[in-house]
Amino acid sequence: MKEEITTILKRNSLSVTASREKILTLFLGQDVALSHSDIEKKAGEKFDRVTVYRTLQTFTDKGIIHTIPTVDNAILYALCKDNCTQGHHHDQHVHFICDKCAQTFCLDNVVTPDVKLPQGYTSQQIEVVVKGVCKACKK
Amino acid sequence: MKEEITTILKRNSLSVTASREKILTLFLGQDVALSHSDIEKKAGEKFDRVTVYRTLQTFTDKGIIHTIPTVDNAILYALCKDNCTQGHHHDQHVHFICDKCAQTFCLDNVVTPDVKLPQGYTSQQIEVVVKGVCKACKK
DNA sequence: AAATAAAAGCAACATTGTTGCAAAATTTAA
DNA sequence: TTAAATTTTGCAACAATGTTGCTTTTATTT
Repeated sequence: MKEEITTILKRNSLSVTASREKILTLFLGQDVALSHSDIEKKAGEKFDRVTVYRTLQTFTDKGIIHTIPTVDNAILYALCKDNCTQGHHHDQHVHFICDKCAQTFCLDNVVTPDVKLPQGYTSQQIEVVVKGVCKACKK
Repeated sequence: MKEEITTILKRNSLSVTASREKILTLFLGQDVALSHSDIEKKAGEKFDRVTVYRTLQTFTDKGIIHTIPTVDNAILYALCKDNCTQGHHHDQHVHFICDKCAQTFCLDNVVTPDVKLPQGYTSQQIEVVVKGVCKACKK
């Protein structure tokens, strides 16, 4: 994993630092979207709050992670599995929030549906967030 | 309009107060979604910040307005045009964010599309936010 | 190994959101 | 219509979240 992380950072012309390694590890270790405070709790004891903010910003700018909007005003972050490039995300997948476990997942295999807009509107990007019960909680 | 506002408040068993009237007026006066800070700027000189928070919360609880998630961590609020009831929103429309004028609209006539989820996932609610260029800005 | 460049940490601050409580306004009931 | 009851407001204090400038530390380049 250590190598994978180095590769990702190098590919994006980022220097390899302890905080970046740690935060990337968190994302690679599971498939749930994380909030800033999640990350701060899991990595923040070793790193300054500001560093976490700046790292997440950098990763987002580079297209390593993407943000997911939520109704409760907490941005979530998740790995970009598609090959996003700097300044140009093209994640076209649906996000899923489980009402039971409160976790958010990227459904990488579910492509965002097309939406027919009224005359005069042009669509650039479509964000779909589905709420419900996830696979693990349904059982 | 004053009567309309009173009707809305009474129907939801809310007392008719100056701040509620003012904030409802803002929503009824146009069709763009508003952020907390928009509202604070437009109504906040007369009312305390806390009152604005509490009023928006009350309106949301009662189903008078609904929230729209955004990627930049600012909840937007917009009137429920469907007949939402307390504790049970059923807005099924698409939201549209214009990249040029940065305004957010409810496309009341565009129903959220169905999304086919993987085995094991149950859908409860689908939120669709489309980004692009709006009617007014396209010209 | 030294010079250069980049990132981290710190402090201070700005914004945003929350809570308890007393004062004021609204509604209810006499 | 007025008094009592209820609800809402405003204030203060606080907590959480996010931002900026600058110095020190760390990583990269030569």
